[in-house]
Amino acid sequence: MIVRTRFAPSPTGYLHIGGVRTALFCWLFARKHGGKFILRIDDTDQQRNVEEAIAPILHGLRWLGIDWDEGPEIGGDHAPYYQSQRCDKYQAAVNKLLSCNYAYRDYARTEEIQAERDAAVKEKRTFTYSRNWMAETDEDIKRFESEGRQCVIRLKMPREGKLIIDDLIRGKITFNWADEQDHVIQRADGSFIYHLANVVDDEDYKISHVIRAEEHLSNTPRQIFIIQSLGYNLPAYAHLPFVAEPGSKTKLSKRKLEKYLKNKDFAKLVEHGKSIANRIGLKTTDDNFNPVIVDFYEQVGYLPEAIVNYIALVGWALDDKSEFFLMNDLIEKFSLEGVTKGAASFDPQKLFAFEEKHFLKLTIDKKIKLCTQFLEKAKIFPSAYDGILDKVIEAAGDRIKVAGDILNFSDFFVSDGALEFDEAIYNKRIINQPNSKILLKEFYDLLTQQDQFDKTSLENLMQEFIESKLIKANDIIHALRIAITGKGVGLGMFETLEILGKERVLERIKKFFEQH
RNA sequence: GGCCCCGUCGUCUAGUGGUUAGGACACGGCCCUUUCAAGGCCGCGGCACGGGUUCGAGUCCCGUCGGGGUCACCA
Repeated sequence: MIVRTRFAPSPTGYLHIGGVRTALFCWLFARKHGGKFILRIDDTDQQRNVEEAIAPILHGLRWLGIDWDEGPEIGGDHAPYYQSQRCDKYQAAVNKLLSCNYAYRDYARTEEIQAERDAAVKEKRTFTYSRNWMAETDEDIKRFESEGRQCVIRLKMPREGKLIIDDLIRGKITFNWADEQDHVIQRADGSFIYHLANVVDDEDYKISHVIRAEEHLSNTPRQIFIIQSLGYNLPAYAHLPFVAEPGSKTKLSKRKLEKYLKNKDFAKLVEHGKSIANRIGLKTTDDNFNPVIVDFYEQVGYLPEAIVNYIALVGWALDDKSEFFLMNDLIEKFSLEGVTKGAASFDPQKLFAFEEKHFLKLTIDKKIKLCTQFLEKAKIFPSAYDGILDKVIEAAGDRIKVAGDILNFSDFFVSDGALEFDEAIYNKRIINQPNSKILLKEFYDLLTQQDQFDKTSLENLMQEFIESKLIKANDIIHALRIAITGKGVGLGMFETLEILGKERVLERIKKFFEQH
């Protein structure tokens, strides 16, 4: 069998983290089995600009390295890949269903159906439509229409027997046909409902494995009914557990940002992102800046491979020890057997840990490239300070976990009189340490005479200084750090001095004394 | 409420009848230390509950409880 999987987002304007997880699993399964991965746009009820709304979705998938063999922008043998352009096929399917008596015209008014539904709820039983307004003959149609009624097309579902779905992840699942409803497949305005379109497309595209989130499990029976009625091939099903909220089992949702912000770890992720966003002049609204949306990560400089690695592990595991995976490892190792059944909650801390690991593995050239992009977005141009960016990155080591973190070290790339000083730390280390300025001045004098400006020589110089003054390194280093970086935290002191170089260090200390 | 799914440390998970229940993230402590990171070492912490089956159950069966999904002329 040729494996063909598909991911079918609706044009919402953003790529949900749970959505990519589904896309990734579909993609991995196809790649692993040498099959095809198809992207289809579920825009049966198009009320907005579809192209505009799918752009972020396509972009996000590409950013993560999830490419499609057929679909929007690239076409394919089964084009078009937009449901809105396939109505003739859906109409043909509906006609066939109607002619075989697997579907019927229904003239019930919304209130009439609702009344029956309410009654069922009240009696605590499964709702079953009376079919009182089902039109089976031309006379029925004439009669209902003379009453000013409009019709929808409903499935004529079986009312007895069982359906057993063999799910690749969950095993056998039994449904009673009697619990199913006569679902609408074509609306009064002639447009088609997802379930019908979905089944027709899957058949047309020759989808072999329907891999989708668990929320679709309960509407699988009606889809199978359509498949069987139309004589289509039954695809294999695999219902994935969904990605849940941090610390909960409820489905993760874009709209609950405010709630998630109460989670300390989630809030931290957002805060960290915002600090980067602010420095690159990115406006952060809840709509565009939300860790539930994949775009968030690209904006602040996360690595796509880290995101992929993390989400692959939300609901899938290879064994009891492997956790670090690159895309190619995943293709090789992925299997539906490794997919777990229970909902897996989104863990911001673990995601961040993967980012850290992946960033650390990057070559210096790659880091330079990524960090440069963020400096430039912040209107900082490292090229003005020739050759120090690589030294800063090297010295920063694990301190840079996300490309945007380079902005924590932007003080290396501003002119020597333009440092911003952290007031709190200034008060703590300078104002409250009266001796610090005197010591700093003395050390400054020593530096002016220091020719060897490498970190080892400087460390020796410092050592001699503190021994001669009978002080501790603490007594001078903090003041020195503030004078030359404006901050209380940063790289190793002597590395900082070496990278800045004698001229800039002296200039900065001089300016510091002038300004303070 | 009906139907369906799920239930191992806080979180992600390994586990397919015999394990001192393993790992990762997080957390706590110690070491290192000029700040912040990182690193090293140690530690905390779990089979939802109750019945069976079995010599033996996290693992199989039943029930209970808990969580979730779904019940649209949304996808």
